[in-house]
Amino acid sequence: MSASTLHSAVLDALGSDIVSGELPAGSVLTLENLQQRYSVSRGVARECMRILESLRMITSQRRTGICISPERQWNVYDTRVIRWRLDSRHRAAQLRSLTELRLGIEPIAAHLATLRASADERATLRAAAEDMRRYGTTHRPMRYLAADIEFHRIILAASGNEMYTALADPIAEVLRESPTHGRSDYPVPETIGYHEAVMEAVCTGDPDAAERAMTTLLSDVRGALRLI
Amino acid sequence: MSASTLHSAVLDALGSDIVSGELPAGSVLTLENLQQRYSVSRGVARECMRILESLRMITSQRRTGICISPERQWNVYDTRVIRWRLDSRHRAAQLRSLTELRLGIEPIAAHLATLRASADERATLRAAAEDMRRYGTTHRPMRYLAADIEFHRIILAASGNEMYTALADPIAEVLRESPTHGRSDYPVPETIGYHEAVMEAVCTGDPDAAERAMTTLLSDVRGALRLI
DNA sequence: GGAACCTCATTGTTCTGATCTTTCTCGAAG
DNA sequence: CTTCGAGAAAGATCAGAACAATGAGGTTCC
Repeated sequence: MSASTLHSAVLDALGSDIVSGELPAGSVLTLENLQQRYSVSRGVARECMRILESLRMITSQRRTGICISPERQWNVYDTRVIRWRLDSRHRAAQLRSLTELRLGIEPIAAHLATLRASADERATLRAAAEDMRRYGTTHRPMRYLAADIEFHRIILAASGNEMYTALADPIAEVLRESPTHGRSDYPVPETIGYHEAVMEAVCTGDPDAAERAMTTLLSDVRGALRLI
Repeated sequence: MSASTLHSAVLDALGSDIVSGELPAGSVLTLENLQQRYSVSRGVARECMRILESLRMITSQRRTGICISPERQWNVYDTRVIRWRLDSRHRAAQLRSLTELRLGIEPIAAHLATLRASADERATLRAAAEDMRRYGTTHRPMRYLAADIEFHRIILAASGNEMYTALADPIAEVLRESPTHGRSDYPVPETIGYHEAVMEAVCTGDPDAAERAMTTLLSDVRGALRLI
């Protein structure tokens, strides 16, 4: 992990330990504890503690010390928490959570994007769809994936809702994951057409069609829900 | 505002100033600046700075100082950011964003809840729906609202997806807001039936029906999308 | 004249040691 | 057994110092 500063390295180590379960909920530490564990000064230990507290992963109390909070309280939308979970044995669970989030988010994002996308965003969306067809039919999976990620990022950004837009990075992570699960026929041929349908609806200005097309696009993901 | 500790008071003041636009994106501060502005020591100023950095509301660089980041980079899922926005002139925008989020989230949450709710959660959901009818028909709006909030909280919790569950608090905030917009016939009579339909589908175990019922329940909210 | 290089002031980063405040524990008094 | 007070533990805050990166501005060399 990157560590331009000392505190970010300690934070990363500590966060990973908590997420991995090495420091389970209910564990109690002290600042002095952290200082020795990572050989840092009180100030650095305190800054890490404060950040984890701000992520609601720990609570700090006088006389008691630093207590690891149960997972249910964590700020699971923070990029670091997501990153730590993706880098731990909870990777599959985190990807599942994000996938379920996509199911709800992306159709409405497409709807909103249809209402609010700028001309520039519509053009970029069309370009991304064209790239998907180009690289999908010529079997260049990495470029196809990049176009796919770009496509979904634009939809989310064009939704005009900052809470939708903020999900672009973790959703990109999910997309990056899917090809590795080894479908032999990646990309699935119909997928390209579905993306084009979404793009056409957004460009035409038919929000309900865009929403329906996005739902269709996600239907295979949806089909897996029951199996979990 | 609450301020059990000094740093939380400073953090709150600073966060509010940034969200309100009093410190616009691009503004540059220094640590010494913060120390004097709030009459606190270096350590406290640093802890606040670190937390705001962790919310991606500021960046800290040597020689440059502390720079306010553009809104698009903020961690808009953090409860403090949401709180600051709700307490600022962006209140309406924040409520709109959350409402749009509900449109996507809640139908799938209902779907998932149908698949995953515990017997206890189903019973509590039924109780909440019954409370809604009881207090809705006897015109006790505060109790009706409490039951409504409880209803949606259970659906989100029962989804078994921590990212859905984490949205319970802000969504409760949206629900608390709606009656104040002064519908004379609050609660809307049909609403109770829609909630019951969701509850029945969840208890019966029909995920698609639950999803459809929740979508219907949100249809009036959806209708307002075009108007924005 | 311009581009590469050097110097230095500025500002965050880290460390240290001390003091204050809260809060739990334990023992003594009633 | 209950109540209350003294003490200890741990975080909270402050102050001062040394360190390190980095950008601005001047200098030197084509």
